[in-house]
Amino acid sequence: MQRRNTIQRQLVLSAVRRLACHASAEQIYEEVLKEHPNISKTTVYMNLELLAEMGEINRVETATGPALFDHITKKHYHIRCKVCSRYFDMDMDVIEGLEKKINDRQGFDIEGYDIIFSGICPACKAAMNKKSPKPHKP
Amino acid sequence: MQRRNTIQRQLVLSAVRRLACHASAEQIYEEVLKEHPNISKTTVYMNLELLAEMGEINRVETATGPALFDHITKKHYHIRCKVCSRYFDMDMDVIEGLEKKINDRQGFDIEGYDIIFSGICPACKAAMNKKSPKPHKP
DNA sequence: TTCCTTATTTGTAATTATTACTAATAAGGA
DNA sequence: TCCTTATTAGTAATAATTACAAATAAGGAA
Repeated sequence: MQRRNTIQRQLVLSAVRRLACHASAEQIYEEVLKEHPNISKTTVYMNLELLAEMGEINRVETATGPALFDHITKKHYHIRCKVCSRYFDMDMDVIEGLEKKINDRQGFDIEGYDIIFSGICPACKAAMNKKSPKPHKP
Repeated sequence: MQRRNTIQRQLVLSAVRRLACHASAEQIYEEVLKEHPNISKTTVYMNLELLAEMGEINRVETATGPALFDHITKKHYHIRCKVCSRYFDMDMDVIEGLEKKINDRQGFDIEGYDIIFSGICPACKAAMNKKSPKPHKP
């Protein structure tokens, strides 16, 4: 299936790069709207999907809340704050040779993996220490 | 907050154990219905949440589709099939000392992590090799 | 350049999964 | 037995995404 270079796809890609964070489809949609006021939300979803598949952007696997998209395509891990539910990049080297630890004898074709840490972010920790738990909300 | 031992909570727990698989709240609800025909879906959701928090069951972090619940509470990893979207247990030893690899200087309190592999399951692979892609659907 | 195929877009409706809310119920201690 | 309040049931609302169909437009062919 040939791929066409549409203005919408370009705008979605540059919005993800401009936001330079873990952005949801909704946020990216809002961002693109500024330049292209009648883009459809469906188009944004569709292009995020395609761009991730093409390797132009990175989809962050989120267990709760909306899927997040990331301009950094270099492999890295994430941590989710249990209090505010935000996702952060993890400061950690990529584990080399993880696939060698797999004993699988069932015959899976393994293509990749993600590691998601969970914990409490510095901001929420500080808020909790003040004994007035006011976690930072997204 | 004191915890009460309700029949509904017992039934949800035993349903998760009986199903002995990665079951969704919906599936667990259906299972409990057989014994307790007027349990509310809200109750099932609420108890799955509580039981996971209590460590009686395990919540599998899923990026797509419904949350899944697992009777196995021993730490283990999962793999998601990109074709049929099902989750499987990964045959692999738990990585020791993963937290030592973390360089974090921002001050996260890290409580745990999950690894989710992605790939193609044996059933889908076989279906694709027959040149008639009929992936097993959940 | 014009035409043609079909990938893509739009906009709306539907769906899926979960949570919010409230009144009724019942667990378990006093 | 009574009382407090955790829990339940049932319904409505929400959030995130997908399905669908008709209109549009990218880019290769003529």
